[in-house]
Amino acid sequence: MCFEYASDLPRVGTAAGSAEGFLTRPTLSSLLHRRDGGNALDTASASHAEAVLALIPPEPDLVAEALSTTHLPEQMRVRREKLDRIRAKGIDPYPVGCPRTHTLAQVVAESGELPPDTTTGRQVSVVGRILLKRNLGGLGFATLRDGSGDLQVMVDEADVPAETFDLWQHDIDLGDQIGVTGEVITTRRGELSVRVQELMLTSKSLRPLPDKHKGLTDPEARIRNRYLDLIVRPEARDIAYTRSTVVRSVRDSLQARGFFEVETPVLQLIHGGANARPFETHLNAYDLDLYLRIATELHLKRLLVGGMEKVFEVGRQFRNEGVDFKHNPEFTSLEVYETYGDYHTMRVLTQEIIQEAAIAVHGSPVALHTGPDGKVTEHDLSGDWPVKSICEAVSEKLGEEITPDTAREDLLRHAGAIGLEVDPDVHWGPLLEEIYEELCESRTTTPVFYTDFPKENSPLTRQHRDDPRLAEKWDLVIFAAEQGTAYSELVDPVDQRERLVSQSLRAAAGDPEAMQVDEDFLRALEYGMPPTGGMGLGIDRLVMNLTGLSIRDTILFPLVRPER
RNA sequence: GGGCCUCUAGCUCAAUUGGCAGAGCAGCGGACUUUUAAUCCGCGGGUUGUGGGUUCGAUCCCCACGGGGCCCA
Repeated sequence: MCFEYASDLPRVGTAAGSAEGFLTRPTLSSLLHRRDGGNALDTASASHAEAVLALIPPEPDLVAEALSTTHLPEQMRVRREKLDRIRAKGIDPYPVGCPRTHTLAQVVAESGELPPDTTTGRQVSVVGRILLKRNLGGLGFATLRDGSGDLQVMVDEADVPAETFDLWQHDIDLGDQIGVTGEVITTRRGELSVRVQELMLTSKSLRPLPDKHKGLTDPEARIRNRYLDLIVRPEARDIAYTRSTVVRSVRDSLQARGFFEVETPVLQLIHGGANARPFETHLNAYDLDLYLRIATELHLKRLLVGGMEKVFEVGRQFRNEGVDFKHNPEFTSLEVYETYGDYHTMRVLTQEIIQEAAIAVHGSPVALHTGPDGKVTEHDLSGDWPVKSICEAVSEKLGEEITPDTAREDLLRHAGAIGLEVDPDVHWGPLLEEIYEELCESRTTTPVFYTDFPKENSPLTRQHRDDPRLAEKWDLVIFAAEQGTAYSELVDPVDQRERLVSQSLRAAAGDPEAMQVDEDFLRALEYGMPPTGGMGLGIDRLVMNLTGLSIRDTILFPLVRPER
């Protein structure tokens, strides 16, 4: 229960008690008939009660207040008045439907190139929103937009009943949804148009559209009013469709290779599958605290134990961490598992999935990237992408050989030399990863697979077949950011238990990102999980990397702080 | 978390040194039968993000808070 001031507390309490049915409001008659041992004062008389009642202001009609237009900006008041006027004429401003034979793009496509002043004799019924309106006496033009594109309609006073023309001139505004039936023609200037014979208002807009040339420029306004952004900025729709294309392509790529899409729980008892801070929630029915998932990994692995050999999930993950232009608290990931695969097979698969998504979006395997100067550049994604172990990659950048045998103290010296401020007690593995992030990840543009990370930081990864200090893991880096990661999965249940317990000790010591011991998951592993390759890939980041857009553009409704 | 910038009409933006808060689009009324951001004439529209302070006077200067953006960590 929320209340603004402590002084509100009695009122809040009374209201709550009343709402819950604990308090009943005394009625007038119950008050009048309350005789306390005949000691009622004169003021209990009916006439006095009436006089008192008359002083109490009537309860405001909340519904009427909500519908009142007096507080609205002028342009909204005008439109509400038009709405009343339209209804008074017997026209329903929100009819149940409207005939439609063509989308606007279909009309354009079917018409082809026509010379000016053509009459085609083709009748169409189209619908759309009015974006621009130009009236010239008895002749009016409007630019209509539907989901497929734009088309001009022309209303000639001579072609329509007087009431229709009056409606068109005075009651139909920019932003209104209309439907028209008429002949496809071209104007004297050669513009393809529908010459209106019948006109129908299909949904009255009660708010004005943004500036018809500039639309919304404020990035915040675009996000908070995404529907407006979508109406006035075709590019905003293109982005939404592009994202859809990427997701469909990813699914198609996997399904074509025999993978099955599955869905696993978002609400989880145990926090695991990745190192990230989770959201916490509560199930009332069992009085149970739950987490929103941060990864799908542990449930998908249960499916592998169960014998489902090639599975993937595209789904929303939730991480209770920073929010900025690269991070949204909820994001979409892909996780893929293939039994008897390993991190090499996952690497080939990942490269193909991304190349196919790029082709689906751009027609060729390229990625777009927006530089700090705002310039968009195209980058080739074709062929096999470089594969480098992180020791090799770091060695190259340092000009000095680094191997798993390199002493921690030497790494510390290198870290200092490149200006990294690190905890002097940091372990070898995390230290190497920090140097790698600084020197390699942040300087990578076109895709590189960095492989063979220190084992320490990868509690769900099989140790390297050639070196027990390393893990069979790669990170795919594109434009200085991690696009995906994959492992030869750890299937040894005893080793896995050891690593999860040590994770849980970190959690107990206060690390909010460390995993908990998932007994049910370990039990599944103890039945024997086949050797498996697994991969995770950020869908939002993939859309960003292919299009050069920010995360706030690629997610339709990124989280924004509430306004006040 | 730190620094810088920003918030003015429905939208996009102005406002000189602190001196009557303006324009374009949108809106309303009018003219106009081939426009393309139509054009022309006229009219209305403001809690300058919120709260304080300085001042005769604050959109402007100062402080705090809130939203957003950019850079850094």
